[in-house]
Amino acid sequence: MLDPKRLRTDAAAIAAQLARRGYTFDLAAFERLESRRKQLQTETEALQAARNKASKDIGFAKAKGQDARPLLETVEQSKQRLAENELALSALQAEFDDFLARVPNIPHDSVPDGKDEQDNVEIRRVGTPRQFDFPVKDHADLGEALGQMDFAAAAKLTGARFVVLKKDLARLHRALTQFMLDVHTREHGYEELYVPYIVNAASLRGTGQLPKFGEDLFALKGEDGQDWRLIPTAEVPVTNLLRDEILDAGELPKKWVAHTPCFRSEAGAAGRDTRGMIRQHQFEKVELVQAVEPGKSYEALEQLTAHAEAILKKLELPYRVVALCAGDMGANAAKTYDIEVWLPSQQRYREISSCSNFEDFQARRMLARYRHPETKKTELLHTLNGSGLAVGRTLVAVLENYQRADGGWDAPAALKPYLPD
RNA sequence: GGAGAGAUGGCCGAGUGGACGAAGGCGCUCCCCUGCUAAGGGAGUAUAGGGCUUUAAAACCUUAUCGAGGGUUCGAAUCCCUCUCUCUCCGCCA
Repeated sequence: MLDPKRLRTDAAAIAAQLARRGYTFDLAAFERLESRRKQLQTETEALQAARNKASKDIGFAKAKGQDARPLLETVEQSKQRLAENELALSALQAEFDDFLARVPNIPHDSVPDGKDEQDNVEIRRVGTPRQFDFPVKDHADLGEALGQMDFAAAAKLTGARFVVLKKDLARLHRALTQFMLDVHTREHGYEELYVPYIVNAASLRGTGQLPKFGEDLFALKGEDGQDWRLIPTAEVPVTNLLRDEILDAGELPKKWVAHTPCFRSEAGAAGRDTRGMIRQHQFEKVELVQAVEPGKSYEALEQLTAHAEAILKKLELPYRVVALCAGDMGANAAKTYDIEVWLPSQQRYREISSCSNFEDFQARRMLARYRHPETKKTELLHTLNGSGLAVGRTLVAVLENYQRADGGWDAPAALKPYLPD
């Protein structure tokens, strides 16, 4: 959520910045809402103040044994109008909140211009794709030939976009998870968390999956009126730990890592990546989340991205880092780096991590604050997150990049301790 | 699943219709005193909005918030209803 105060004083400039992501800020609608809000709120609060004053006076009068009847009558008269005002105001506020909740974040100045994927800017390339002296197979062919990756079985159990892994591939999946968690906790200073995989609507609003992206989520058929969803990413339960909290400056930066499954309905992705494990309804991810002081979030974004990259470096998988252009970024992000791993079967780099700085956009919505040590005032935190990494896609990358002519695969050296013979 | 108790500020805890954003204590901050990390004295100490002013803030005025939502009332932390969560006992269980 953007700062309503800034929006009021600087709407035109903000609209211009939002235009960079192809978003048209409805200035007229905003100003109409805002002027009605101001008028209605001022009026309502004046009525409330008058009522509160009168009620106190009634109390005084009664305590002194005076006749409170005249006061009662005057209060009675404005009662109806106050009730109408309050009703109108809360309706307007709801409208205003909904409007505001749909406005995306302002792209940082360093974010490249552009309207889609084509305009993203490659920042660096690490590692060299291996030259194969035999025809490469993709991970699905390799896995199925080994009898350890079974899409048909998963389709029987559930449906499309699920997988059953067996034997060494199931173990590789587990080993990758363990490896990632160990690196981030031991070498990068993250605190490991175990969190719920089901969250309520308030949490989804906090991180911005609602109201806009509800169709991507799996909803649970709960009891009466309960609105529970499966998490699409650990970002939701982890970042929401900060909701309605005021941290001490000494607790910062907060650095959390959590391994969770992620559930996405992939609405609108029909026909895309239907083959293999690239795009599933259920996948696992090791997620990095940070909460930092406002002045330090861009430094933190570089670090967090480097932490995710470290996994690929250790696994010796070729990758590149891409700065998303304004038009390709998610609505909550002020700046995003995608990390893309080389997939020999596709002869291209594919996203394996997405690292974003949300600045105070999420923090404002969820009231995630810290106390400034000098001013003693509360200030909004900056939040960041990134995959470190998507486990399923990492497995795909290992399988494809380390494949042998005989259809088997070699384990990356860094993984050997996790895959004893 | 059954029975009962409860939810108040950073923490403990008082408050069953009016001067309560909330006693008291602890903690914390600042000041004073004190010749030595102890003790004492004083002051301050919730959050989020809005108005006004402003470069911005502070100050000032004001609204809302005592688990959440609704209701009764001129007035609700206090009364009523619904929900959520916590605790105790019983049952069941990975």
